[in-house]
Amino acid sequence: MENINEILNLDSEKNTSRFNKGEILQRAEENCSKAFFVKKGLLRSYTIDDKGKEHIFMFAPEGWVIADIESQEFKQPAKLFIDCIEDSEVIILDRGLLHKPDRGFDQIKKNETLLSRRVAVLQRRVIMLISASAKDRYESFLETYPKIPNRVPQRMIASYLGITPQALSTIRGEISRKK
Amino acid sequence: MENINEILNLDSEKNTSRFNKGEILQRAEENCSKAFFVKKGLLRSYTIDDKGKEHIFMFAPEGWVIADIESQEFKQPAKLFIDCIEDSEVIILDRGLLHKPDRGFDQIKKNETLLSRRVAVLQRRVIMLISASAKDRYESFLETYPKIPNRVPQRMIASYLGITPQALSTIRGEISRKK
DNA sequence: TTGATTTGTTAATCTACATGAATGCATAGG
DNA sequence: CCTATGCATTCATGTAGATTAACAAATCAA
Repeated sequence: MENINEILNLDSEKNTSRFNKGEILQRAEENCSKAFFVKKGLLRSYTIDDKGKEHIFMFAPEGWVIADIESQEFKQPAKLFIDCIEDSEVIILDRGLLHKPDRGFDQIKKNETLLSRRVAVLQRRVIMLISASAKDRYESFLETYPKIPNRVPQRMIASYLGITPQALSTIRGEISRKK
Repeated sequence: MENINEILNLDSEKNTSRFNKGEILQRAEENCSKAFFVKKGLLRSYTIDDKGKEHIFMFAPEGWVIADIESQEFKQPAKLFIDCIEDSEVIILDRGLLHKPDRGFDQIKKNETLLSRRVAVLQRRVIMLISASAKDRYESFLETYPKIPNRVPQRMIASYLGITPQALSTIRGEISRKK
């Protein structure tokens, strides 16, 4: 999505916020969870389990929207943290903004498409998680998001795949040895 | 969702089809993948991997819509099979029907809500898959869908959780022994 | 620059879950 | 009715990936 105005009426310049690498835009347990449109940079969302381990739910590069949809939909306190992997420019979309009554027909339709696509991506991810080995999931990740690996550390990719950094390192070793 | 007319204009009675337990409504590799609204009964969607093993993506009881959204969105041949776990009454929604231009404002909005909720559910599932043990995933499944276990065989729940029937049987043994 | 912290890699060990096989039960079909 | 097929359970064994630890390279802070 090149232009945020396709789904929202707003002054893009005026609403843009800047954040530095490492800054946290949303913490778990916060209520009133927001959505973030990424104009520039790279964000991620993740949970932290009881053992203090991070699990990355998604990466959001330029043009993506990132949010804790579960907590929004079920009106629960957020379960996801959201922070910056790179210095980023972001439009903060609060609930009011997202469901403004003056949204046009086309904007709602555009949002419908966006949501469908998100469902499609998640469907694929779930199927990979229940049916494929760590190695297959990694290779599929590289195909689907070829630009992400250059921008994020291995350990985050491992976290996204649901394995440890060590396991990913071993897998990468095997792959490169084979070629 | 009690009433399909909330998202679609159509004569519900006229469009209802009946299927028996075990009947397959959609096969992988078919293109022109459809969506199915379940009026009565229980459907499931699943993939079959290279080793011939089934992996259940979702169950759809009364009031749910089930489809291969990935293949619809990316216009690829279906990856999911859809069949009946019980005798069922179903409204078949083809692509034309779902995106009819005469959909009203409210209907699109309703569909938007439906999609958001689906994203929320999938978000939760992904997080469980990358961060929780099989036992935790099973217990979370029981809480989230307390009525499903009475209607489907254990092996299908195992498949949904991404584990083998044997592993699920062991987990169930442990749980009941503890109480 | 220097020391300190983070990152990726490798290796040894451990464990959750898979695989394969045997058994008892239920259900379905002839 | 009997037999066949599918389902759940249990057990023995195998394995993918977790854990722990050690080390080198890169990055960061002072």
